[in-house]
Amino acid sequence: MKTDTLFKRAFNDALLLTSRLRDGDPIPSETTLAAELGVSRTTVRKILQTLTEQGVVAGAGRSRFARASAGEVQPFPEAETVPTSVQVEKQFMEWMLRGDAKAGALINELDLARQFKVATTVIREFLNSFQRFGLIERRPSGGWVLQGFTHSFALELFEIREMFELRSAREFSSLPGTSPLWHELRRLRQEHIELLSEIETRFQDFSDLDSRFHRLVNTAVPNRFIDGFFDIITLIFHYHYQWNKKDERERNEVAIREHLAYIDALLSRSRSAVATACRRHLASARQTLIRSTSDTGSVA
Amino acid sequence: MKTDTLFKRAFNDALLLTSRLRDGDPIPSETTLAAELGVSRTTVRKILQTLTEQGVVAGAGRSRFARASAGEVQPFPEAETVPTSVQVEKQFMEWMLRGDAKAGALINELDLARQFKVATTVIREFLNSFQRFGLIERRPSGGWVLQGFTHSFALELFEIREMFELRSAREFSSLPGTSPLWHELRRLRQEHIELLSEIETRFQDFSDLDSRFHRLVNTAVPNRFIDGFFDIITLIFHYHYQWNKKDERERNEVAIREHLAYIDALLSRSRSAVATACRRHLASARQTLIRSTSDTGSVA
DNA sequence: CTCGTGTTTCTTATGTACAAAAAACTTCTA
DNA sequence: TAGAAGTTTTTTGTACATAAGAAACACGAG
Repeated sequence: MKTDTLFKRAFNDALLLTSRLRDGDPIPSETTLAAELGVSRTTVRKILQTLTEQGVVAGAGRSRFARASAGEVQPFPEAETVPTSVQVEKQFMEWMLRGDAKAGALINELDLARQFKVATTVIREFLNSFQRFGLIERRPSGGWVLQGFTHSFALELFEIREMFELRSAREFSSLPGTSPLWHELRRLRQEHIELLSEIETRFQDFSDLDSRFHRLVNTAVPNRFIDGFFDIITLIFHYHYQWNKKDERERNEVAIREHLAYIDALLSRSRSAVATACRRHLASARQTLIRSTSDTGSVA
Repeated sequence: MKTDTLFKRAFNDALLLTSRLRDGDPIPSETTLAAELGVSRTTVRKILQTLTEQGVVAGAGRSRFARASAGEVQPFPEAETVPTSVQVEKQFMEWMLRGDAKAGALINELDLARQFKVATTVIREFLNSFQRFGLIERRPSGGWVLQGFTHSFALELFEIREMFELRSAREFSSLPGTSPLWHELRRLRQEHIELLSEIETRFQDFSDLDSRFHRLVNTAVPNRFIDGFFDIITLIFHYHYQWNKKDERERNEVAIREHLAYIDALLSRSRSAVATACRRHLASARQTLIRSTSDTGSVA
């Protein structure tokens, strides 16, 4: 049976919306709600029905209104609002990075399915779409081999990353002055400065900023293959940030300063300055990543 | 139910093997056969059993021997020996390139399943693994959008291809003189010359040679992401060669000459010469490909 | 006529079943 | 006792069923 994580997430979102209404306020139309919650009307109607059963919403058809008098309505637990695909990915990355599996090991679908408490179909679909990240490989005879988050994986990743990023940075610095991306860049620069000034407390916000910055650089002249590769970078860094907490504040502070130098180089539109700043930043990012790989596939 | 295309292909291969034996010759051991046919012993036993039923093989257990006296045994039809995944890929590429579907169109799994005469599971699995080629894209809400073999697809493809190939060519020309790859390269050079001399009749053999040559260049310093990208190139060219027969002989002749110049540049180990020859070849390959794209997704 | 809800139809996601093929284990024989 | 065949156990590929969610259609009120 298809999971209803979508409904549950949307329901929780809807609860937040209604909590802002006062008693007797009219409920927006189904179409409006659908747009606001980012789901279809079918799901909205299910939410409305549930909300009515719980007494948060009264009325029917075209005349529905909020009922603030109703007691506390429990939202669905956070865990039940996460799409299966995301849960599986998370569990898989954890399984791999925690060192439960060594590079070269065979992946057993049924095993994983049991371990992750999902049907084999889900694992199979996951492995298929996860293949593109280069961490696993299909065997000709069927089945999968774990490649793992190894030293060579990180090296190969960064070789491509440098190629792509240098290309995009070059394109970016050649953008006409009228391009709206310059404004975006200045705004990001400002965000970097702000983050730097509050680095002691907000250093964990860097992960997101990092991703947005590099994504912006790649927007100059889009290329679907570069975009696709970027997804790999994003995935790796996402989990890397979660698991490697060592010297996190220091690392992020260094990276922010490198970003600023890189941004200034872009703004100066000097090709050589851009290349230098870009290379410097990537070299240090690579160092960081490589330190947390190992050839047994586990986080050192 | 799982298909038995593997069995059928192996059975046909086994028929060929036994046809070379004379009456009364002993049949190799199951393990040997398994290795020769590239399948498991389980499949070999099934083949042996069938072969015995048909009278081509007599005896049992450790004493089996060929029976040339048996009448003609019909091999399974070619079509039944092709793995489902390959069939689906072929049909899908045809569907897309023939222009049955326009770029931006939604892909309907059930529809395709009916059209290709397979279960929806197969289509779903195919789409999932096919995503990496960049010709289709998953919608956030589920379902797939056809991106199609468009002009911009070809341009983006070649932008990356040039980056990768230049990088690999550079690495190749820096290989130590002792590397066995130089010998491989010289052998390929010879093959090119031979093909050129018989171009009138053998021009269709170029497709394979092309792929082998570029793959060799990329072998210098392997990178899994470049290898993965190469699969895309291979897929595109495979189908391109099949469908675009216009000026095929001329195009291939030009390409062979370009390859030879490129190979000679590599052998000369001059960086600038390599870059020039490589760029020239890629530029003409791009031209060829772009001419057969169109923004409606069909072959012009 | 337009926007909104009620209703129906289509499509996709996920669980389950079962045969093909691989792999592991056991037994036999030269 | 090593290698070969026999047997059993695992694992994967494919089909099919069903519920969630999206989309299309229908109808009514203002």
